[in-house]
Amino acid sequence: MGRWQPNSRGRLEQAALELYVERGFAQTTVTEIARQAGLTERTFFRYFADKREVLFSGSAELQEVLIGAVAGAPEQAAPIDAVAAGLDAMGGVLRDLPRSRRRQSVISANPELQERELAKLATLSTAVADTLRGRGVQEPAATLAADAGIAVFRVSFERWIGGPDDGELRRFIKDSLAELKAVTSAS
Amino acid sequence: MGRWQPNSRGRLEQAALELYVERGFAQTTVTEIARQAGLTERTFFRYFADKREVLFSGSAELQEVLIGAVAGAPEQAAPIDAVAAGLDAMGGVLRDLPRSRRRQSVISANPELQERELAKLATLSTAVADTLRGRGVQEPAATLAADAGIAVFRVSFERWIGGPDDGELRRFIKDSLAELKAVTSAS
DNA sequence: CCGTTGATGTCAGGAGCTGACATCGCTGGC
DNA sequence: GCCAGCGATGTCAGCTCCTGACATCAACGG
Repeated sequence: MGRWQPNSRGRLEQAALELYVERGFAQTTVTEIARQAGLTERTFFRYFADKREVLFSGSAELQEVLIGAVAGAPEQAAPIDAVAAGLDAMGGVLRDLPRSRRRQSVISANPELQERELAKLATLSTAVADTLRGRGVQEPAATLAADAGIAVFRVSFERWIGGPDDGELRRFIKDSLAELKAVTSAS
Repeated sequence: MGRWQPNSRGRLEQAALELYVERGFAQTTVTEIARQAGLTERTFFRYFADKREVLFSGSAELQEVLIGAVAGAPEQAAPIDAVAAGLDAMGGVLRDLPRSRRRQSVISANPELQERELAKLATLSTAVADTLRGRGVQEPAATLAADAGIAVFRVSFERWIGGPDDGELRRFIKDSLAELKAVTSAS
């Protein structure tokens, strides 16, 4: 056994989510989170850039899955279809509906956290646009297709969270994508 | 003459923009801004919720113009065309290219400000979606059309900022919207 | 066996932000 | 004209977020 308990980062994440759910984001201090994880405030800030970031550690992995699928789409696939492949892959990763619901309830209750979530989604969008350009898609088509794709994800995620307990995110994504195409092709 | 100089809010906004441009957002303290405006830090926080908000006071007005035009679009217009009308109206309001460039240079240099900007754009998107629903558009079409519209605005604004000194935002919006339709109707 | 490394702790301090209360010209009723 | 209340601002204390500098000490490698 080492000098310290293992997995400090994970303990901090769990402690933070528990306390945020229990008493709210604003009413929880970083000192309390660290204390609950058996660490100090200073160590918290060595793992996370700020008090919000602790809720978004999974976004890096999600991004890898997303752009991996976009990059791996058939070479002749249209931009929007490559994006669709990426979204579908994300839908395959996000399977823990109860956890997503708890996390989202915390975020929905706090504007600062909503800002950070928007920033994360924007990062995803930028990464997708970069990947599309790597496939030869020109601007501004790459950015527009990426942004539209992220919009589809947001809508789908929300419907998944608010849907039945046995709902599958991938299905909502499929439906919303069809809606997007219908909407933008109008007129 | 009153007990105090008039237009405290405006003086704070101007002082903040000047200092942010001059020495950067992070290197400017609220106390310095207030001092430059002939006020105290406490008064700054009476006018603005936080240090970032002082750069976004115009967004409320912009939102009114946007949703006013969306609501005023011909009754039989498709959702995406109502959104297009709103974007065009915004393009008519944003005419001061040099000022937009200075402001945007500050925002681009600071992640915290980019987060706030994303939040403001998200607010616009939500307002547009609400207005579309008021026109009888169902979900998720309303949200998707609104999000796609905001994506078009972002792309257009960026191209306007980076374009020639005599560029007109409205023209970039027109072009980007056409691109969006082309991209999403593919496959 | 010892020097280095790396995760953590300790401490001091600046800056953002808030609540409570004070100040004092201005305004309206009398 | 006088006075009471209002409202914009100031003053002050204090919490929390976040950072830099330095200390600690088990584990690891030579």
